[in-house]
Amino acid sequence: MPSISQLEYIAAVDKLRHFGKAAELCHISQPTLSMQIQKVEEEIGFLIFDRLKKPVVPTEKGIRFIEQARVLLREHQKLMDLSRSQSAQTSGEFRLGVIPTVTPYLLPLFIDQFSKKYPAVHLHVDELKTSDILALLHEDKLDAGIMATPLHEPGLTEKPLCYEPFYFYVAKNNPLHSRRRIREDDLNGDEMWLLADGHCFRNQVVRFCSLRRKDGVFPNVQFEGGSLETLRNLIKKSQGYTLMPALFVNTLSEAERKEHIREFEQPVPTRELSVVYRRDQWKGDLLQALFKSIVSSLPPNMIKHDTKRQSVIPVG
Amino acid sequence: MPSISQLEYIAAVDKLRHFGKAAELCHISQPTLSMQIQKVEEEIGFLIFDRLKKPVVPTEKGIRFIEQARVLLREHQKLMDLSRSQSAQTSGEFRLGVIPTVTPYLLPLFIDQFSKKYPAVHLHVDELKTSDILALLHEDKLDAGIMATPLHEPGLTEKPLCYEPFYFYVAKNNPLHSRRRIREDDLNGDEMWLLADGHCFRNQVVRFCSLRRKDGVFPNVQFEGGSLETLRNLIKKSQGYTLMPALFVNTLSEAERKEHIREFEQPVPTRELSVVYRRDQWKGDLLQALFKSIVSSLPPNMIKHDTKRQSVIPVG
DNA sequence: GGTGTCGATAAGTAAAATCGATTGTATAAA
DNA sequence: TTTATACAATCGATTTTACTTATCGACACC
Repeated sequence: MPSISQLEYIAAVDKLRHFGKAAELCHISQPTLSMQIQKVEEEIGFLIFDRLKKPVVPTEKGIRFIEQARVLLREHQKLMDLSRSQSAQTSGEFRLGVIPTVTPYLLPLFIDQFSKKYPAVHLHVDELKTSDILALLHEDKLDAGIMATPLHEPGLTEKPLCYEPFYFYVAKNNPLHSRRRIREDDLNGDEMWLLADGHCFRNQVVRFCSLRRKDGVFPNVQFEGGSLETLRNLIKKSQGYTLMPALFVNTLSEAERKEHIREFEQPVPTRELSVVYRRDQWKGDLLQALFKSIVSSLPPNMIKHDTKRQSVIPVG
Repeated sequence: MPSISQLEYIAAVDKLRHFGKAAELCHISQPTLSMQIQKVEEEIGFLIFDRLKKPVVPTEKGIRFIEQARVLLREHQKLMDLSRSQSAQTSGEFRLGVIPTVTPYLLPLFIDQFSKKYPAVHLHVDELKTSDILALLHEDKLDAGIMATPLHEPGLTEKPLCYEPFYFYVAKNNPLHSRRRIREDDLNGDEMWLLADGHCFRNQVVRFCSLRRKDGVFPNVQFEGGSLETLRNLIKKSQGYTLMPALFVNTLSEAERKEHIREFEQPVPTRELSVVYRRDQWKGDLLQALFKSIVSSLPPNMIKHDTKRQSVIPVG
């Protein structure tokens, strides 16, 4: 049975009377278009186009076939229009809390397509620390939060969004700058920049390093930045290094990545990001729609967790 | 964009209000149906079914979606009905010559579906030797022939249908019976049964063996059968061996294959079968329709020619 | 607190569409 | 004739997608 796209290919050839140009119109290659049309012709048992004529013309039977194909394509278009207008009807207010090390890098990835797909939804995003999000969720002042997990918070459900590996961001004058890959025990707390207390990302970095050093205490730290941007600029202009999450690294230019970013050896330290919400708060389609929007906008390699190559750093 | 089959799955669930039963109706597994519907729901941005209700019911938006989906499916059905009636209109007389070692094994494979798909075509098949087919083609008393190729006959075009490997058919009491695979130089002309002169299959067998023996002459032969069936029964009841083409072997029971059939070592001797016709005789859709019917009814492994594993024996 | 029903998820496989490169073929020009 | 050229068909390889079996998890009913 001919598929929608095959019929579109046929309609395109009928319109342009040229296989190559029709292929271009359909954003496929000419061989693909040829083969798909041949397959239809095989199934239906007669030729739709007479290729000997220049330019190609539909056959007698082909004309009738194309006519009905056009009807079908119109109905298909109507179905898609209907779907778009229905999805636009999804409405309501949605209050979302996001932790500061995620907001600037995740939000731009999906707000655009989300606001187009669900124009009637009013999405209110707050940049908050994990502890604040949890409190507000319990008070029902937020519908959902995006944060590092697992938290095992009673009454709340976590739905994993993605697994975000950590990268190493290092100053040019640092000895580790010349290394291709970094190992956990290369790290020295005296040279490490950290976010201020209260950021879960700080805790994860500390935990990651102290675990390796076995003494459980993170030594003397020179400064504590308020955002990843601050750390980045500090290191660019002076010295030292820090850990950066993948979504941040994705926003850097190719040049800056070459200059400052190094990968960790396997297993790569990684954090789990989840949507967290009250169990009774699965607000109709809204949360689902949001969740799917976000997942589909993420870099594909971050969605699955590869236990062999990544080690998830606990939170808190 | 939702595909036709996805819409069928959705219509089925709407009809039966049950994913498992709907899957059965669509001849697919339940997980496949679930996943395909989820994919559509993701694309269109809202849920079509409320799975929490027992039994499942379409959502408010789902009802409208399904309504339009049904329209689309009806139009699709009309398109397929149209196609069937149009292909049934393909009409006319077609005279086809087929060589005797092919007719009994090829004809049953495609006449059934062909006569159903093209009820208005009158197909006249003649079993003839290669030389007769060629003569009649030139006289325009045949529209096409099926025979072993290549022939390089001036004025005629060959369109390869398939590549048919040869098998070894051997009596139980023969020493070669115990061998798993046969090599070309295992063959001994004194024990070989052959078709009577004039059959191109005989020529190919002779050529295959004499090529190996380098003297260019095929020695003393005891008997010459008129058909592959004759050779088969002679060998079953007495002794010796012969070569048999794959389409013949396909008709044998599993038991008889175990008992009498052996494969050749690579490269396996093979003949090319083609449809041959006068260049000016590409009679509208008819020859094409016939050609495609035959190809699609052949065992899939015979259609492609694998130069590494097969060696095509020349004709004549 | 089992137990059964039913849909979702996981992981692996098979089939299909697709692409870039090449080959054939019909027509026009030399 | 031969050569050029335009265009579709074919080839070989790759990626996507649909599909399968096996398993899980939520909910309802004893």
